[in-house]
Amino acid sequence: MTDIHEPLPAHSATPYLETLNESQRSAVEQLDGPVLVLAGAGTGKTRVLTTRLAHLLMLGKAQPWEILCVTFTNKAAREMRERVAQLLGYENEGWWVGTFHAQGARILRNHAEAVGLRSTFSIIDTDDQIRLVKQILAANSVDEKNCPPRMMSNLIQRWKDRGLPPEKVAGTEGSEHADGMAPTIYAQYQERLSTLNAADFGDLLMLNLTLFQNEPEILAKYQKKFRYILVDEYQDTNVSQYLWLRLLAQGHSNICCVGDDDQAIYSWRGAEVGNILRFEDDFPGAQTVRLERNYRSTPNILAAASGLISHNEGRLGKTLWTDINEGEKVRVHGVWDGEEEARYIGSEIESLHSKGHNLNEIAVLVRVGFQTREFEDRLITLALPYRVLGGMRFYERAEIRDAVAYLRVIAQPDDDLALERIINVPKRGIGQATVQTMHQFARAENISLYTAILRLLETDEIRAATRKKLRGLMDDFDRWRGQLNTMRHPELAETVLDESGYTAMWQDKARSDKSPDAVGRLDNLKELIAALEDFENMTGFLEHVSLVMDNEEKGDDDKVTLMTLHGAKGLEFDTVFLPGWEEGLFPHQRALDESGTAGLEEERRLGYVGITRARARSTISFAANRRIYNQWKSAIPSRFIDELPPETVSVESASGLYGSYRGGGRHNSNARYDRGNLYRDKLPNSAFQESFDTPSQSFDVGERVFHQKFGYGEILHIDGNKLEVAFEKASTKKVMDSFVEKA
DNA sequence: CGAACTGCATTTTTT
DNA sequence: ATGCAGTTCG
Repeated sequence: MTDIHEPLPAHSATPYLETLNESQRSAVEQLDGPVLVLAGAGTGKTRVLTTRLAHLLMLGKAQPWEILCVTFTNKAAREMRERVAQLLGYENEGWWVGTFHAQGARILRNHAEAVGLRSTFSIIDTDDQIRLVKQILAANSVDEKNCPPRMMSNLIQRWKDRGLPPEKVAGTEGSEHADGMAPTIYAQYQERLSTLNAADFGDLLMLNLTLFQNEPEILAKYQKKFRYILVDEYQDTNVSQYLWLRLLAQGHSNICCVGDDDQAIYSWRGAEVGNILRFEDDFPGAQTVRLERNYRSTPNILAAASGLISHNEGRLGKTLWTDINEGEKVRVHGVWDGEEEARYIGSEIESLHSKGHNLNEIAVLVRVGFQTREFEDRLITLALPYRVLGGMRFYERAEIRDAVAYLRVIAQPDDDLALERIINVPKRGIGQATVQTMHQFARAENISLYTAILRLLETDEIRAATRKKLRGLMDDFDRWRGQLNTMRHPELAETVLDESGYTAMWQDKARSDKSPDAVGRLDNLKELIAALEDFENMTGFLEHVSLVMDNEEKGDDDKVTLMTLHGAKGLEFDTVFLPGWEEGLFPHQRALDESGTAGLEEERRLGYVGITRARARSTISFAANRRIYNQWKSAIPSRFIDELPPETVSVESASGLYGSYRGGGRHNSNARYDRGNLYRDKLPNSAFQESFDTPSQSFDVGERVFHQKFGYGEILHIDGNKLEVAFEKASTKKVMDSFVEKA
């Protein structure tokens, strides 16, 4: 027990409460019953959450293992642990602070049998999921053109996000895919996972729901156990996570959710803003605490962001304020094209740098990943160091995935997906045909691939040469598996990579020729071996790579940060540049096309997130012309620029650009979202004014149109701004009206 | 089995 | 344009 940490009397032991403001303090001290903390950007959300957790422990309201604290990212979980440890003055092992998925996995490992798994189940990632779905589609002779594996996998994931197992999806949205086979595919996918003793990310939560439903006494145990529940970023929860929390909270009803409806930017991956909007209905007797005092930004930045977000409907509503003194206005800067924009931002950064500003305190936040390229080019020219955040993560690299696959097959022989990944990597003469045979056999006998191979080796189904290679590989695996208990796991990993020829494969590529990245890949493998040292054993390590996919960057060198707006949530910088505020790019056309007003509002929240990242300076820019996929398009400024309160911004445009731009008031409704084409084909250097506020083209059924790519065709059907066109030289396709013109 | 070719898509990202 | 993936040929 924690006798040595016997809580001190509250009045003398809670100095951390003294430094909180009134609302923060009430959020921390309302320990019992459901509490929703609406925490605006920069209002000390994390501080409240960590202090509350420390406070619970300090008052002795609960033991560490009686508090469930969930976050979305490992980074947030780590930060939480560290900060609580700092407040308390000691670390806690074995408490329940972690991601939804990690907690789900933890519970599931204890009760795996109840949902058709063994406790050693492996956790597969998106890549494995897609490959599995692909196999199942093939087995059902579903045309991949008609139903891409990626899309089916996504659909399944969406169902899981909503807590829907296969038997409940009939008739729901999406079940008509694959000629109505989608629910069948999903069911088979789940069966297959069970056979493989594997779970995907969605299962980690959904199977918890199944578990709780089927075994009420297990649910009751956890309901009793978790006296207090704390949830971070509640606006990002999906239905499955919501249901999970609601079940667990039914025990003590002490659930505290922290979030900000204005920062909900993940609906596209299943998050339901509705969860936070409905909190008071879902948890009767809920108290709501608003954190509105902002400690981060200047009044102009706050007012600009607030003005923007006020155009959204269905908000819970908050009014951020600060007592920081007036600072600079938010700058809105118009330029001729993307290149000029990069030059402008580059020189601004250069000037700040020369005035002694730290590059770590400067960020360029873009809407889509490829936008960073222009800025990279420019910063290289200016010799300003930068880092691009949110690229490919360590674990996603092919060589890391391969290496991990070897380890997975050793620790978990029935992990078919891992085995399949590396069975012919490096090339060892086991081709597609052989794999096909093994698959068929495994499927027919309902056994794993590994077992199937062992059985096939006893027959002469596979031709002798291949059989020999295969035998060799299986013997290797047997041997390595034997060494699991005799050899330290980092050494074993090294042995495996060497003896399998995997290391040699990259060494060859490094030596021979055109694989300039081979050396880097070898380094990555070394890093992987080194990372193994941090874990007790192989199993622990494998759990880590499945769940904790960090992209840790040593932040000690002074660099400008380039990243997407999504990636910037939760971060802050002195100076923030927000380029590309043009209709079609931001708000992104696709968000508008696919989700209409809801999509527009989410884009607007993204803008809100972007502006509020800045402490002192925020600069929005837009270009009149932009090259997209090597085609010049003219653009008009984002409607979001018009929505910024004029008194909070200072507009500076290159001479004559957008001469009619008045900084606000041009339009003020959401009605423009479906206007269609926002980037118009155009030659470089042609006058851009002509496309300014050009009314959208209207088409009629039967009309002849021209499309850049498909040529001439006739309109068959019109659905909003989506046209169904029978092309003369291509098949009938659905296209956006913005991509065709009257012929 | 591997190399060349062709066609196609190209928002956002965590676990 | 470009890159990637899937397919087809040698």
